[in-house]
Amino acid sequence: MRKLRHPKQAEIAHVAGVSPATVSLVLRGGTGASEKTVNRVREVAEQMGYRPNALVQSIRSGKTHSLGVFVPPYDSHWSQVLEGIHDYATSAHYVSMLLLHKSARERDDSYALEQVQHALDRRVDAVILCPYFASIYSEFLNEFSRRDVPVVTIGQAMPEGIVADTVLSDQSQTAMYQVEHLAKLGHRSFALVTDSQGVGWADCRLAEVEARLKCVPGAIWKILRCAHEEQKDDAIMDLLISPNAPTGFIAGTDRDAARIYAAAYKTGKRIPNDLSIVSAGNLDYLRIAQPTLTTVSHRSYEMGQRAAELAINRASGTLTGKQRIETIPVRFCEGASTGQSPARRT
Amino acid sequence: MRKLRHPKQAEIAHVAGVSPATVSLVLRGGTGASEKTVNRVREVAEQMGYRPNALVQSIRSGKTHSLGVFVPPYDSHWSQVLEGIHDYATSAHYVSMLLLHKSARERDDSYALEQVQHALDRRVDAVILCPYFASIYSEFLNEFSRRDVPVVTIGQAMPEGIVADTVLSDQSQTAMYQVEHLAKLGHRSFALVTDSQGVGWADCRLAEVEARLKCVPGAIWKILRCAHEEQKDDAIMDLLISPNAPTGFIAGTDRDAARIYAAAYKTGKRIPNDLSIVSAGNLDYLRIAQPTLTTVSHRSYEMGQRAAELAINRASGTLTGKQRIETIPVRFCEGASTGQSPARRT
DNA sequence: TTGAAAGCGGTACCAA
DNA sequence: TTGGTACCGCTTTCAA
Repeated sequence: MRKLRHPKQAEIAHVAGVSPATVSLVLRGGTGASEKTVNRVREVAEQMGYRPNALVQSIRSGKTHSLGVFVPPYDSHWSQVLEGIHDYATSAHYVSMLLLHKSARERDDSYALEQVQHALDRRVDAVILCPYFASIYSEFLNEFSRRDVPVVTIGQAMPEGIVADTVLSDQSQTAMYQVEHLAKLGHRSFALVTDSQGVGWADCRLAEVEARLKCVPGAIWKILRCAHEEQKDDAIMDLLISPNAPTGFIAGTDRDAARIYAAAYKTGKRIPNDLSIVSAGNLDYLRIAQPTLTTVSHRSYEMGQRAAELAINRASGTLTGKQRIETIPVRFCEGASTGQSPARRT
Repeated sequence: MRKLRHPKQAEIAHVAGVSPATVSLVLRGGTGASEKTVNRVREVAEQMGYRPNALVQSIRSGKTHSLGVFVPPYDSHWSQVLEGIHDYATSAHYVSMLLLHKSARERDDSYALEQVQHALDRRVDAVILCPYFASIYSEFLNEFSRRDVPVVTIGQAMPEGIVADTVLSDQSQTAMYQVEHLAKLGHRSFALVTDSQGVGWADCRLAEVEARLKCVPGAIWKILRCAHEEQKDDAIMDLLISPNAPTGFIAGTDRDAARIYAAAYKTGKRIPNDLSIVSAGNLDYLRIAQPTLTTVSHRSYEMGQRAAELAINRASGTLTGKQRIETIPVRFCEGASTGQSPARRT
């Protein structure tokens, strides 16, 4: 009676003594069948453990109700983005989600292309891309637009040719929080630790931070941006032990903040007595850092949700017209890593 | 010429002036077509941007080459497991992967059932489950076995009825490293901070740790396991400030270690001068904790890889027979959170 | 070497 | 109220 891995409608029809067409009708909740037939079919289907075959539905409808998600497994920020995407997708009932993420490795074109083709071959209704993927592999993105597969990017507005909706964290607001907080505490000598050039959001934020700093009377600052991560640690150390070391550290990411913590620990500098750190991000690092980190938090989960919403609305045709760029506000989280400027205290 | 979202073989056949059957033959790399035809078809397919429809292939072959992965988005451990699964799956070329993960929320049966049905409806070839899902929702797992969908669990051996391959971290080895390291440093008074009862691996590890402690002459220990996470913080505090506080803290997870760090910071106790902490896990917390955490690391990535391998081998029939339980060795990572017992130093 | 036709698991329209 | 049948996009005999 239940030898079949996945019972099919034909089997149910056979057992219930009706035609396949009727089974299809009933199982789809269609109207027109006699109550008796409905009950009979439902019952048989139930006990045979029938489950609709989404593949077949998709092949006919042309909709797979799935999203191709290109997101790195890096850190808690992306985990939360992923969670937001997944939760929205699930709730929209409109999709389940297909995950194709790229490891945080070195660039690998053939691997990336393979991932893109996986998404294409499985006919995802839309794709969501992280900044890294969107910028490094932008050449592959034509494959999507060429087939009218909607593209949504997170944290990276796309250049010229490529049409994609985008969800961004508010960099301007982030810079505002960072600079104002430190300025209010009396800091005037700053260090900006950020990512290497060419990363969209990093460039954008740096510009915003500098713009804000220019409005702080007497402010001076140094920029620390290294191509290689290892160099960063040394650069931070050097800065910390230099005479007239900056007291206000503005980190591009919590990851950078962690570097500064480590350097401070090594050089015996105290946070926030000798230096203050304000960061930006949303890593669960926060939970263990001592003193707790003052940071400007992305709303990662919300960004994921919003991205999924855009993707699904594009896919379903609910949303049409020119590309959208949505900015998600950030949240200031005061910790204990920031304090009065030593200069002011004296 | 390329108005079609996803060109189909029939279109190619039309453009190339051959029959659909021939196109299918050529595109599948089949033999028997004239070189001229092959070139012609390939060329047309290429420039029309043809991509095979995996849905159709799957519906016919009965294989979707996809894995249903039920993993929480929690922390870096699971991120790495996910990465391992994904990388192996990709390399096996045999699958792409479908992600259905459960949020770290409260139990929600209807949500879980929905996820299970998603996996079923999309006909995943096998599923991989995290301990939480496997134990809390074990009732749904029949749905998989009933349909001969192979199940692989990570970190949680399944009870009686349910047949599933399992990948485990070596709890015995973990306990050994933890206890021996502290014992060697002279500690005799321990605190075991662990998860609430009923979690498979936690129970197992606790038992192993106690067994080891019994072999340490003069060792005494207290067990801290609270139903609610919040209570844990208080319990740790109480313990820390009590007279004759333990000096050797054994944390069940890095998360617990973080609690101990925080409590130590608050009470002014110094690590490792006043107390030593050895943990188990693999969270990237490690990177920022000061002093660096001594921990026993899971090989999360490898566990994910192995799980995917088991799942795929079961799905493809490469692996048959009774369930496997694989134990992955752990790695001892010495940090600066452990030092000589104060008792010994005096 | 190429093509016609049946079929995979369903859906949907139309006739019975 | 039901059942027949063509069709979704592609594969796979089996003939031509």
